[in-house]
Amino acid sequence: MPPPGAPRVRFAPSPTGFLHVGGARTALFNWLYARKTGGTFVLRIEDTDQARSTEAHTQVILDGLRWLGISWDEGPFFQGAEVARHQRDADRLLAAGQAYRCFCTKEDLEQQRARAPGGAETFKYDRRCLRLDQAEIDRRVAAGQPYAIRFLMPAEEIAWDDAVHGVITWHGRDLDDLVILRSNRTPIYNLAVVSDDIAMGITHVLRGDDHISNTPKQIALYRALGASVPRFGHVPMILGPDGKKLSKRHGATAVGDYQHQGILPAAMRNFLALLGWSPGDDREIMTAAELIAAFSLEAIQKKAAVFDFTKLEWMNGQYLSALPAAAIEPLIRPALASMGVDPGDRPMGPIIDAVKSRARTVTQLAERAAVRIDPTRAKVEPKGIALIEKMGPKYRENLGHAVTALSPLGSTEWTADSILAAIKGAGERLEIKLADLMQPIRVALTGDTVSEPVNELLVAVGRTTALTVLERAARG
RNA sequence: GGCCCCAUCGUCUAACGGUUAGGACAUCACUCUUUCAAGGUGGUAAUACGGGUUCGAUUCCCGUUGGGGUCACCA
Repeated sequence: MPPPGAPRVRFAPSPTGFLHVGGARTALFNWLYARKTGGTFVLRIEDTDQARSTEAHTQVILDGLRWLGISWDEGPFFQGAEVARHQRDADRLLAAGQAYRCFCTKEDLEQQRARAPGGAETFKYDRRCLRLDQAEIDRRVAAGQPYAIRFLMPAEEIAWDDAVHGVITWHGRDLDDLVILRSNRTPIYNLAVVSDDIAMGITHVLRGDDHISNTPKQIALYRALGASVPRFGHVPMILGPDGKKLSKRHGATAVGDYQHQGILPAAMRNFLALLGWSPGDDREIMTAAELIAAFSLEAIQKKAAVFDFTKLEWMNGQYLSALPAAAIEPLIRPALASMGVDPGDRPMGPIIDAVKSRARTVTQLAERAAVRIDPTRAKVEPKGIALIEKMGPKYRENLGHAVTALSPLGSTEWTADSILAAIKGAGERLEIKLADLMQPIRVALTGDTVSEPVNELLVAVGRTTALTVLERAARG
């Protein structure tokens, strides 16, 4: 049981089909705050837009949160289930004179907007329906003319002490009389959110910066509804490398994308936590418990942050290297299977240990393990091609020397030590630089110029396979 | 355009009036390996600009510039 007076926070995504990294970070901050304060984290799905919302879309979001280890205490609740309350709240405001019937149709409004003197962007509803006399309103209602319910925005100052920005001040006169209930009696977002947050007893609303302009409208609604206003905190946006709001055209924006690219959930969570927040010291790699202990709203950055995928990969590599081979094996098994590589009963431990410190993603690690199991699937990387071109005929020639030096080793002598000795011996005898002997083997076996030490690579691949592949490569 | 928000290395950030402006990613060099990486060590690199306030401004105030968000019977 949370202590009395503990915060109640919520994450309220709309089910659009994927969990955006920005949304994931917002969820993470809410979760960290709830865990830090002993508060409650509520999950609510904003499915008011029935056309776009599906069960499957909701599932994707839940899966994404679970994957990141973000657990919720209540919910998921569905906004769509609460339209009766939304209507009641709208009707209450109407009865109290804090809202009014608007008979303008969508088409009317479009025309009014088009004729706005300063252009459509400056359009503000002119309250023509507010000026209708009661008899006229009664007549239209009696005639069954449809109407929306429009909130009467008070011309007063609306300010709040934002948890990340400090005091932000707006004026009601700059705000439009927003529609809160459509003519088909379904609620509009700003009403639904306020109504739900009141009903759920939400004390802190932590959400993206892009909601700042909704906040004064919502505060006005809280006041009209006679409810206490929660604490608001607006976390900065996440930008793409070009400084624009992160979107599809920047590549991967959904947490599912990163999952499929072989990012570990702990690394993703750690990285996201450090985007727009910092513990105040030099720590970077932090466990969930450490993040919770260090978290505070005050330390959230005001400035938008660029999503740096390279740093995410680096961080993922750190987590990968720290993981024992036994923990990595189940992660790469499915990837190997989908590549059609069957390790049989070969122990995977040594292969994983050989490649894990050099890999940055699970996918990369799986590919490199696969090549060690079956060298024929190695595809030559650009760096490998460069090396082959640079060495010219020497490439195959030296591979030939390597085969000659290695062939005499029997299967019991196929160890890292004796392989190294054999290659070194050949190098000295033929007066070839060791690197010129080693790198071709590396490229022939893996297609890449990066691997564990070559002698260990040869052991990992195994005598028979290694010699077969090398001979073939030497012949061209 | 109106309203609002923001401004420290290329990127993520630390410094809550006094620091040689710190760390991390990336980058460069060196170093280990008679092999590639990883690792280790070191280097390059920032307070947008202009005014104030102050003995002293990255830090407080104002302006300029630049960037961003938002202006629906979408969420």
